[in-house]
This record gives sequence, structure tokens and C-alpha cells, in this order.
Amino acid sequence: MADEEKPGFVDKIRKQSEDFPGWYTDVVRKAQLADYSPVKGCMVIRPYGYALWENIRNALDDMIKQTGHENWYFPALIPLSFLQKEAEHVEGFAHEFQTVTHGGGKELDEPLVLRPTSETMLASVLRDYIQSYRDLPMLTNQWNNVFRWELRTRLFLRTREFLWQEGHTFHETAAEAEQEVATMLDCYRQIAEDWCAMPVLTGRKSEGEKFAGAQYSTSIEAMMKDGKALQSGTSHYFGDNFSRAYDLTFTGRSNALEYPYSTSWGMSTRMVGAVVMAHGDEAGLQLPPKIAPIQVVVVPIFRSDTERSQIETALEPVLNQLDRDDIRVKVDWRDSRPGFKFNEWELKGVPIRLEVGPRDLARGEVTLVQRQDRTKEAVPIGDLPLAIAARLGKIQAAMLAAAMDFREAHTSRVATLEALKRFFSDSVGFVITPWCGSPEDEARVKHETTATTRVILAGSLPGDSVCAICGRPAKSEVVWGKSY
RNA sequence: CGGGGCGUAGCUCAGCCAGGUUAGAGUGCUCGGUUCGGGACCGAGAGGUCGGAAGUUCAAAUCUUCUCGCCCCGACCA
Repeated sequence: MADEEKPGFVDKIRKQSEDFPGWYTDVVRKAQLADYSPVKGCMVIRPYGYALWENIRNALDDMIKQTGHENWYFPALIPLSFLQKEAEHVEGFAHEFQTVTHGGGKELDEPLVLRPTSETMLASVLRDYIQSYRDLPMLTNQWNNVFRWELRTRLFLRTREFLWQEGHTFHETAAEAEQEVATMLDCYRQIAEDWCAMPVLTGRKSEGEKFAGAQYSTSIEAMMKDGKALQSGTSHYFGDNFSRAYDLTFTGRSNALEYPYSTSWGMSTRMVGAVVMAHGDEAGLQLPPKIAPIQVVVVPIFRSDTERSQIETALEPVLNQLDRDDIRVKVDWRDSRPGFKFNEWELKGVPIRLEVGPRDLARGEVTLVQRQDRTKEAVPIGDLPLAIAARLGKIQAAMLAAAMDFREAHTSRVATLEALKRFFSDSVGFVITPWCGSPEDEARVKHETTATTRVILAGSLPGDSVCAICGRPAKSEVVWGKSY
């Protein structure tokens, strides 16, 4: 094998693919998505990674606006007293606080906490804007950075400062708020599946896994290439917990003071890491066309200025048409060897590569190569715009299908704790079991397999179903999986 | 904070166990030339407080002690 004789980084990635976290970090850094920062636990997102994030971000922002929400800006510093008003919330987050204690060289009377999330700030601010049922629903969103003192960090997946969107809404009725929770979770499902080609399971989190201060939490759970689960977006129902804690009231239709029902939901730059881990392979990244910063890369192959200008002339009408079609194209005119460029753009996950050299031009064709399977085919130059548009759509669908097949192949249904333990002792993936919902079962499975509950699946069980863990009557099906 | 491992060139590392001239390799970088359809080759060059401190010794990258930093596994989590 010629590849194995060369000590290039592709081989290193291949070697490391047995060690998935190592592979992941290597690819994220070498594809220039992000890097570690001088500040421990934080990361620098580089332009290529940010462009990828922006494509996800913009799709989600459009969806958020289309569902009636407006973007706000709120401060990052939250007085400690704000956080202390909701007991369960502060208890859940206190160990993650990063706190500002000094200002202007003097110690502050009250510490300011760098927001780990903004429920308390929103409740404190919005109580001034919500007076009447006519002010509801109050549908806010913000794009910001938040701070959590994580013990172990990983690029994109868990850093002490990260970028996300957090939506906060207040509603007149519980039913309306619960509908909001479901609507926004479905937005996340669409972003994951329709844009990132990453199938997700949706459902409620268990009591033990829910957001601190929520009545219940829902999430989307994706499966990574090593069979582990990644929580990729969450949507929480608070009931009137936060309204009561902050004495946030409105005058209802019957002229009585009422507490609004609130929700919050968030999706973060973790999505970028999820895309890397859900689609990457031994050659590096593989990006779904809809979010790829570069959808088509052209690698011209030339040895002289004459050949170069011939390629330029031949490509000009095609590039103009692709530009009009809003297809993101880059032409790599760098003067390095073609093989180097092929590998580099594969590492960066560009879905389609066009190789154009004298041999192609002589036949009036270009060579179209798909990143997904490296298939090469000759396409007449005039057919390119249509061919590319069609290929991009097919690749997007094929990537979702492949990820779906992978998940199905690594998902089992079992009915006993023994079978559950057997599964996690020699394989990876999701296990679905009937469950009674008790925290003791959750603790026991976690202790014996290190797997945790991911989501509780909606849908009805046969009436005589029993919990796989303890044998008591089962209430629902639950997904177990190991997690990042 | 528990359990492992690692700090030597920009990057990846060898050398350490059994101390001994001027500390090495690959890759990257710079210059020149030949090349160019899957990571080319030849030649020249730049680049090092061997993480830090103390100790043992005629002599320390190598042995001892302390210390600082990083990575992996666990606890915590978008």
C-alpha cells in the first residue's frame, strides 16, 4: 500500500481512527475548524469552522423568526441574587459558575456571575414588559456566549465558554407553552435531519437528566460514528416555576393576576462537532452539502500559463452559472501538486470536487468526484450546472440515509437488565427497553454499564409490559446510551 | 479531586532502562533546480534554556527529590 509507506497526516488519522476521540480532535484541528485557545477549557473557532457554524446558525435563525420569535440582546453578567431566586436552578448550576468579584479595583458588594444560561436574567427583565395577557405570548431569542466551568473539555462538544442560541418564551396558558416546547424541539429535529443529515431521536429526558428548574425537558439525541449518543438540542417546559420565583405576573382575561407559563430552548456550536462525528471517515470530514461552506471545489491541473488560461476560459461560463444558482464554489489555483489538493479538500469534507486538466478539456469534459465514495465520472462541461445541483441533492439525501442505516444497525431492543448489560459489555450504540421510570433503575444501569438514559420515547406500550430493569409495570420505552 | 500517561526543533516523536565528544529523525518552513492527473525528488539553509528548580557525579536529556504544565479514564455537562 503506497499510502502506508508515506508518513503523511492521512495515515496518522487512519491509525487514530481506532481511537475515536483522538481521531475527532485531530480532524477538527487539521481541517482548521477550531483549535485550543491559550485559555484552558476554551476554544478558538477558525474561519472554516465558523462558516460551517454560520450555515447551521442562519438556517436555525430563519426558522426561529418564522415561528414568530424576535432576537434580543441581554447582558452576560448576572447578579448572584437573580440566580438564587429559583432554588432548584441555582443548585443545578452553582458548581459551574464563573464569577466576577472585582470592578474598578474594588471588591463588588454583590458578585456577578457570567451567565451559564439566561432564564433568571430574562425573568428579571421581562417582568417589566409583561403586564397584560395582551403582552403574551412573549417570544424571545438571543444569540450569545455562555460560561460553564466544565471539568473536562473537548473542542465544540464541551468548552467552558460556548456559542449558542437560547430562546425564552412566556405564555398565557400551560397548553400554549407546552406546544411551544414541542414546536421548537421539532425545529431542532429539522436542523439536525434536513440540514445536517443527522437523524435524531426525540423525546423527554428522565427526571434525573432534566434541566435544573424545569418541569420537564425534551431533547434531540444523535448517534456518533462510535455509537455514542450526543444531546444536540434541548427544549424545556418550566410551567410557572420561574414566573413565581420572580413574581412575574400579568392581568388575565378575567382581571385576575396570573403567572405566565414559560419555556426555554437552545442549540449550540456542539452541532458542528456532531456533524464531524456523525459523518467523518478515515479521510477526514464529510460535510452535508446544505451546510458545507464550500459545496464544490475546482482543482485545475495545469503546467503552464497557457494551460491555466485555457482552463479559466473553459470554466468561466460554468462558474458564472453556479454563482447565479447560489452554489458555493471555490477554485483552488494554488501551485501545488494535485494529489495534495485532493487530500486536503477531502479532509475538509467538500462534497464535490471537479478536476479539470488538459485531458478533460480535450474531450470537453471535467472529472466530477464525490467525496462520499470517491466515485469519479466524466461530465460534459455544458452539463455541469444541472449535474452539480442534482448531485448535491442526492448526496444530502444519501448522507442522511447512511447515518440512519448506521443508527438502525447499532440499535437494539431488549427486555432484561442482563441483556442490557451484555449489550454494553461488548458493543456500542442505543438500547431501547421498557422502563418504569424510577431513578433507582437509572442509577443502577449507569453504575453497571456507564450508559445513561437518553430520551423517553413517545408511543404506547402493550398494557402488560414490564420494566427491563426492575420488573415492575413499565410506563414507557426509554433509550439507553453512552454519552460524550 | 481520584486512577493512568506524557513534557526534547513550528508539529509528531526517538534517545533515558545500563550517565560520556558539538542532542537526533520525520514532517513543516526558506532558497535553488528537476517535477506535476492521488500527498514528488535532489541539494543547501534556518530553527533547541532537552518544562522549571535543587541534588548525586569528574560528567546529567538520561539517576534522585521537589515543582509547574498538558493529555487520557472517572465524577459534572449543550
